[in-house]
Amino acid sequence: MEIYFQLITDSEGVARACGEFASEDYLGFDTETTELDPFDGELRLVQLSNGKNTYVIDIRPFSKIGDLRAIPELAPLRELLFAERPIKIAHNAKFDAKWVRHHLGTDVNGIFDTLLASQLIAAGDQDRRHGLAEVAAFFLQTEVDKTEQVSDWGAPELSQSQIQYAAKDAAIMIALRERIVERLRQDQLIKVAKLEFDCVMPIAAMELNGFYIDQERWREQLAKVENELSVIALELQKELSAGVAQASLFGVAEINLDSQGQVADALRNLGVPVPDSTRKWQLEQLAGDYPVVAKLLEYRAAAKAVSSFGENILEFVDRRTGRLHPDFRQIGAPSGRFSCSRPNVQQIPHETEYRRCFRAPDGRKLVIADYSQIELRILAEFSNDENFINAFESGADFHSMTAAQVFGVAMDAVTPEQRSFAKRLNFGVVYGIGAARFAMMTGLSQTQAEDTLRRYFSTYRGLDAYLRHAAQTAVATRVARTGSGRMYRFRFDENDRQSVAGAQRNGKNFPIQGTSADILKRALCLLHQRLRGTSAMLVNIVHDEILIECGVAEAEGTARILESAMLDAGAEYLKRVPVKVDAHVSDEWSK
DNA sequence: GTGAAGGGCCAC
DNA sequence: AAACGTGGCCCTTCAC
Repeated sequence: MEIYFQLITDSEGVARACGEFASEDYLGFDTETTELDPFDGELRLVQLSNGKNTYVIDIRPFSKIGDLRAIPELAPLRELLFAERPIKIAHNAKFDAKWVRHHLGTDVNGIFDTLLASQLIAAGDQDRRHGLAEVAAFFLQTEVDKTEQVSDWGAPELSQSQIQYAAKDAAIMIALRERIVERLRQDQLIKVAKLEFDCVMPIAAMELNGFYIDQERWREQLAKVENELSVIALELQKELSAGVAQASLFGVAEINLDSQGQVADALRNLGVPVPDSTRKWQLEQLAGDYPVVAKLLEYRAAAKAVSSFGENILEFVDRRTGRLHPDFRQIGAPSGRFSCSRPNVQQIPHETEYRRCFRAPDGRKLVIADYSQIELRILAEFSNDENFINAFESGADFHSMTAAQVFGVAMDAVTPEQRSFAKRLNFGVVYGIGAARFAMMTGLSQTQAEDTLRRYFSTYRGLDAYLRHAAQTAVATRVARTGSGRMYRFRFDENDRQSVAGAQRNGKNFPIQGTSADILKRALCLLHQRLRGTSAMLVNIVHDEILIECGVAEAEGTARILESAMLDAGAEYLKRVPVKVDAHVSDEWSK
């Protein structure tokens, strides 16, 4: 493809390019940077293209004038990027948005992200890759040469080849979007695509904001657990070694306590009937009869805490900001849930000792809000089950309410055990639980479990019908959808009972989990709009929970904005069932 | 030495 | 695969 491009190095060029492009509907947009982390490197190039002309703006000359975020010479560029129109088409726009926000001091609005779109179209196909080269090959049957991607973008003079590569990546976006939009339309993914695109900037901002961790508190907690661990390890080592036959003159062979093989052998030598695996739930059954097993569980918990929630988390604290800046993958799961890594701040243990380490810096506050029972409310809405909906409308304790309905007793006569059954049933039903598993987790016999499940589903006939229908539809159409239209394509072998059963469970779970993700994403978008111009900043999201950090004076107001954004988002997807959000202001993540 | 696979376990 | 869904991270084991 022949492309026409111009390198721009001065303010007249910026004004001319941005002036010319301001009236376009769509622009290809890309950046080249000297590093991957915006806190490390330099934003070298910003490329804009209408498909015919491409402007490659060298940012370096402007950094000599003054602060890139303030100099008037770049105002036209900032305005173009900030405007909702033209739409900026980028591949993995989060990357470019972070660099622009950090270095040019403006949000990028009006985003079309070809990576997210490609993921939506792939609809859960894990084999598909979504790099620009793969996406261009898939939608345009065009080869994109990415060799210059890792070239030296810090060189004083960029080569003609580098500039051409930079221009091409932006230019290709126009055609790519056209083809992708066709597919999004065919697959009825326009609404969910818009939802995803509107989340890019909030997430980019959140990653730049970072999440504050009190390193001192964390180390104190770590020291405590490390102490515990060394004591338990010693005791456990001694107890396990007692059963080892091959004691030698030099003492007993050390057992690697982290090796499930060695531990299982040692336990068997002690006469413990260890089943095929040494997983927690299996060991828990044995812990009552065998103190050594209880000790092993203690060891496992402490070892996990030290290895997964120890010093390694602190290694991710940025030396310049003093905060964690995790990577959030916007479509981390096919259901639309986020995933998070380096570090994963979505899996911090719920215990106060850990959560309290994530606090507001001095002079600030955390505003924390989460959806109450959002997945069950979605299930109630989708199934249109009168009893289930009534339970929510009554506003009473939901699990007690279902216990009362399922066991046919008055609300105030529900025993703690009945409530516990109802609670586990309510959670399990979202995942498509079966009687065997329910029996296992409650200690009921298979028949009792079957009986309880039957009673549950005859109380909630609508729920039963909906879940059956969802499972059937998944198998018959091989497609499931969420409230926003997000799609999952099932790939199963109809002759393989296991894989059919898997599709049935996913058919039940995907729309629920996915709609929950839809609602959270909608809330993020509303929130970003409503918090603009305040000191409040998004710092973490955990599936049904949003954390914001802000100034003390703004905390109460922020809490109200957060709560209403989440409620409004929920109400867009749930028409019959009330949405409930619990919001509070706190110094720490823990209440 | 390095990487993949699998067990195990944290979150929602 | 505990016949309950979605992730990421740590560890050992095993193959190259």
